[in-house]
Amino acid sequence: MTQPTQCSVFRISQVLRSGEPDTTVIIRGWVRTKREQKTFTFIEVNDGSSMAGLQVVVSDAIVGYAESIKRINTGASVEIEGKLVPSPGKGQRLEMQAIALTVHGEADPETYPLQKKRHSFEFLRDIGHLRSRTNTLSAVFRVRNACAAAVHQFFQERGFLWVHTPILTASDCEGAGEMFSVTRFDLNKLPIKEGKVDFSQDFFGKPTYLTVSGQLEAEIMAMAFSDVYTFGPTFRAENSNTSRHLAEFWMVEPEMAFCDLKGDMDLAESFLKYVFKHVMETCQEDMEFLQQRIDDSVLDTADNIINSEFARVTYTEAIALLEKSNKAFEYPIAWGIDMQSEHERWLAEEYFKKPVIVTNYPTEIKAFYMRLDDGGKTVSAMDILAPKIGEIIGGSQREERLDVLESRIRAQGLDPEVYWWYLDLRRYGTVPHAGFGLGFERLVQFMTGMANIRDVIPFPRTPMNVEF
RNA sequence: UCCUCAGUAGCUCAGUGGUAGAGCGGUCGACUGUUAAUCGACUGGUCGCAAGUUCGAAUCUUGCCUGGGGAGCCA
Repeated sequence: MTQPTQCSVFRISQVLRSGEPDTTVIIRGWVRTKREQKTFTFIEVNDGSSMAGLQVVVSDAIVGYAESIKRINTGASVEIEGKLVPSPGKGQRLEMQAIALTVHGEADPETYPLQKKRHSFEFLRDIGHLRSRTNTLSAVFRVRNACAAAVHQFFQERGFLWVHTPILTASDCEGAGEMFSVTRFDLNKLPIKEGKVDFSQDFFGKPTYLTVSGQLEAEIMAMAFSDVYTFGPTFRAENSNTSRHLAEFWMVEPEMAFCDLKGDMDLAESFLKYVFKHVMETCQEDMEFLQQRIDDSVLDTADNIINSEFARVTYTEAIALLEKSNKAFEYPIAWGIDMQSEHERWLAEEYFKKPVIVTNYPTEIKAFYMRLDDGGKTVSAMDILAPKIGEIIGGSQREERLDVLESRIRAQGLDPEVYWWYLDLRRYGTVPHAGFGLGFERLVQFMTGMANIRDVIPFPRTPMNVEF
């Protein structure tokens, strides 16, 4: 505690960690439980700074006791000045003896939806404005915060430049998915010209969308700053109804000039190790709670990521392993297929039992910008497959040769004109370069063991859901 | 978008053609350095919506809506 002799405001995590008996402090937060006794009342106050709350003992000797206690119920907001004392009860080192108590806002127990017991995540999604006050969601969001901090720390330590790629875009980046349109048109009065919507009258003069990836712009910046990364929201208008998809999600996309596929894989692996390590160091209490209440493999998973080397196989080797597995897959195995969830899960969960990096995929099933391998049958792509959640990272060495890139754009039925600036990067000072994309929510999901991706982002956007 | 399961009290669920139930919550009381406190009483319903079958529907049929799980698409 920095100011033990002065009465001042502290976060509850500070009080619990380093509070000293006989000091007087002020805490502020929301009441989790109230237990009335004959001549005093226990209340547990949580301010979001930690899993544990502070137990406050309110004696009936304090001014306005009866009225205050009546107004204090689960969910009420309070500010309490009190003296820290060693706790005679079990479960906490310190507790607070209240001296003065202010109730900022009541929470009518007849209508407040959060009870002291466990709720289903489905129900909590219906009260998205209140669910962050629960143990599990607050633990998840603290872990999410730690992950975000670790992302920046990892790249900043390595001299990467954080680039803010645009959210509004006119390019559709390899057709990575259905895009949300952005317009200033009144949709009930669309200007029509020759039977089609006349986008020349719209804000940007052409069809515009929410970005699905910052990769192409990241490549632009990598051609000036060598190592860059993006970390921001991306959007997919896919009608995906799964526990692993969101319409709005955050992506981390590093892009490195003078880098090949091996460098890309090495960076991705050390990146994941770094983030897991950081979370284990800074959110120990939250991770232990998640281990206990959500998924009892969370700590093993983290240990596994941090301490073991990821498996690495080529696509061709992976297909051979699947063929030899003698497992009855729903989708048949053959060289050239786009691996299905069941195949990826078998590799990561049953065969390797840890993350596995699969490289050099068939050219036909990958995007045009991935670098063609010698022979042309495969490209220098890599996916990292994690147990339970599948693909967590997808990356590649980019095609830096102008002629090859142009022919690949044409081969996929795309118009090179549209990519004029992307091609210019190969005309002027092209270099081998590589990068990857990571779905941030999937990382948090993997880390926390949460079954549904909607519960690792504060305000999930999914088909038919934009409340809150 | 497809397959599948579900929707009944504030929450979690039981009820499968004949008077709408339990636990938890909430309220009141008792008891108690408690910590998902405990004990007792009380409280609580448009059975997702609409139509149909039937003497009678929470229950059977059809359509729609919403949610879960799986698949596809992908990160």
